[in-house]
Amino acid sequence: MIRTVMVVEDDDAIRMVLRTNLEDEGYRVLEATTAEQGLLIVQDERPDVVLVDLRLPGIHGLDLVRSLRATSQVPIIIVTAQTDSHDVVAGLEAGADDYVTKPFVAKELMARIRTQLRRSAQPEEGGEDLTCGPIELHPDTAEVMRNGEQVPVSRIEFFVLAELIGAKGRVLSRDHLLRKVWGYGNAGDGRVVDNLIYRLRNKIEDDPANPELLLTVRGFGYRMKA
Amino acid sequence: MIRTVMVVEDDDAIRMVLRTNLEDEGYRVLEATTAEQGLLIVQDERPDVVLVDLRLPGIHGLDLVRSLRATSQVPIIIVTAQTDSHDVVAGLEAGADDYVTKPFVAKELMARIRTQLRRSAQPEEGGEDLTCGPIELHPDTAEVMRNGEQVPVSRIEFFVLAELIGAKGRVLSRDHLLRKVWGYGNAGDGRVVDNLIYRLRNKIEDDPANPELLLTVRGFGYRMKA
DNA sequence: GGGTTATGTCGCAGGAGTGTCGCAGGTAGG
DNA sequence: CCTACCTGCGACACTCCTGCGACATAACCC
Repeated sequence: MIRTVMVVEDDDAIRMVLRTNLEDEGYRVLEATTAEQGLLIVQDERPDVVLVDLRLPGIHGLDLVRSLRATSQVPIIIVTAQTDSHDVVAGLEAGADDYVTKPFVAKELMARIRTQLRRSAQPEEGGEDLTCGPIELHPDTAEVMRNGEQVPVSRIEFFVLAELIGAKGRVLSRDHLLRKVWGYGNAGDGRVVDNLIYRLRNKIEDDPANPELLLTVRGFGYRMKA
Repeated sequence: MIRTVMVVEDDDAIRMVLRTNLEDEGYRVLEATTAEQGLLIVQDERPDVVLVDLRLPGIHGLDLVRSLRATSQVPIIIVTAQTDSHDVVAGLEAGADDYVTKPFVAKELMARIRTQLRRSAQPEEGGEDLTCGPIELHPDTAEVMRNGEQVPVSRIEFFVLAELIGAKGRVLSRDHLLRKVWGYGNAGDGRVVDNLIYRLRNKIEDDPANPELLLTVRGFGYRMKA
């Protein structure tokens, strides 16, 4: 079943990134740049999830949340700049179900959307098996195990690893990872990925200089051992 | 995967802007200034999307749309001045998939292109069998196998091989390979291709001096054994 | 056979792609 | 306020790729 996600966000760049990521995940995407427009479209289209930016021109996102909640059970996720964090509490009280702060990790947002969808509907095909050789990922606890022992990894490291393992051995380009995990269009600097891979290897490989799990495919990107 | 966008537009300035934007997005770009030229190139190169200006010298863009649609499923996006807006309806009826009006916002156009690509991306040519005798290509992992053993090939070598095997035994000219793989217009010298073929043969042939898989067709180019 | 063109062969030098590591600003948590 | 960690960035080293040129060889034409 195709799920629909509504994005209410006035920043073109961010909306674009969200759209791309959401469509990559197989969602239908609706967009609005103002609260008024958003409200209309929600009533008209009945999306399965709504993402709301708090900083909107005109009516504040907070009021949009209230209006939505007054008429609908649709799950609402607030997307907000850190500086608005004091509004988040108000947002949740107004009826939002979750929130993420900008700059957000795209993968994480996708996960939260899935969570909301799961809660509001019948069981999706859920937690796939994120395992690769001695490495084991637990999405619920954000923990990485290696031969049964816990390996401390950071947030971004976790999502990169999840993306790679989820790809089941396929090569993922730096650009792909940037968009999927960091949420960049393609901006900035590709070496960020290399660096992160280097750090990941130091944590999960026996001999990081001769990786056996997290492999380089020169000219293409990285992939996990099949 | 590198996608190819064809631009049929006679205005040099606009074409330049489009090319720059498209290349920034990672697309390979083909250009034509007339409908006739466009039709030929489309048939030869099989781009993934075609942008068509309605106001073309000679044959009208509308006719180009019809001709294209008659022979191909390629997504067509009409790029048109506002004053042509009455033609847009005709364009869509003629088989175009979308349109943007000049002056357009480059970002929007890019988004529309992505949408079209996504929609046409279903047949997933990655699934197609890239095999030729003992040689086997795995697009997922960017690996080449020979009799089940992995052969290390570079990025360009991989794409050339993929192009040749995809051609299923048909001859491909040096020029064709240059444009398809290297992305050159037609520039410079074909010996680059010869060199690459030589190197490929050393990797995949039993006796590189007497090739049995990657054959020379003197005066035309190269082809794989059927 | 001789001349001419097309292709094969191979080494080289510059450059692109990647690994490695330290630094500094930022963030979270105490 | 302090500390530890995360994270992006830049610098350097190193490997491998790749375009090029030069010559050798093979195919073609007369």
